[in-house]
Amino acid sequence: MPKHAAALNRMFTALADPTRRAMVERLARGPASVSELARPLPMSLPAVVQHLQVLEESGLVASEKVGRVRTCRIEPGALGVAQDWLAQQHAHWTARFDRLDAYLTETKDDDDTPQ
Amino acid sequence: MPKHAAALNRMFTALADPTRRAMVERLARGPASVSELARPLPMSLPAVVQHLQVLEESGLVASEKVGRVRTCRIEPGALGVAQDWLAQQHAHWTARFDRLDAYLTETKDDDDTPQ
DNA sequence: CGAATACTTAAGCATATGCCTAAGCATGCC
DNA sequence: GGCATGCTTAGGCATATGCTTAAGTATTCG
Repeated sequence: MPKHAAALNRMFTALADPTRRAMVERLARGPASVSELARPLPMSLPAVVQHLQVLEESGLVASEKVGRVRTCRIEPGALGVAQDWLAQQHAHWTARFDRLDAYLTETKDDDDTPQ
Repeated sequence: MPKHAAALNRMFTALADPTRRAMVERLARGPASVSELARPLPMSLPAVVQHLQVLEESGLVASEKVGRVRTCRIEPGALGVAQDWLAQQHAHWTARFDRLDAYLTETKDDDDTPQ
């Protein structure tokens, strides 16, 4: 429903894969080249590059090629999109419980257990 | 790397689909039956039930059947798993920038450029 | 009882995803 | 130049995902 649904799709899809989360965790600690990123991962380099593409399309990661080495880094603002959505849902059901609580408080001394 | 990698997989996979996010958004505003959940969605009821299964396996949603109607509700704590992971990554690259900043501050009045 | 309601189960299908191997480019170094 | 390094491209394949229709099974109600 929000117009950035596509952005959320790409974001959560990117984070849904453990390999890609490992890459994000690695990059959260500092930039890395593609082969540095690939080194600990139990798969071929092309596979890693494909994951990297997903991460870049999600906006979570950016990269720049200098000479023959591509250096990747976290894109700081991007995580916020996901965090905002989660926080908003949290806020909504919190608000709901507040209303429920208010309702119960309002009606509680009138009678006994609201069965 | 964290031992709850599987939980994160299921969580982010569940949230990666716009239909499932719509269902979560609906449930964040209060419980609903399966057909209530399905009503606004442009697909068959079995398809909705499949999405619901994914949401249940992720722990985001719980449901209980009474008579012939299954009532679904948000599982409050679950979102926290995703939020925690995001917050942790955020913390890590923030910490990194702090260290970088400290390093630059520490070396700035001394003399030359590092290296 | 019999029909409507509310799911459930099963099977199938089209497309997407995650991986691989094998070649292909550039770039940097001797 | 010639060769290693670092990534890229291309093709293919196995499995997973998102949906469908059709045919169940339980409840509830007149």
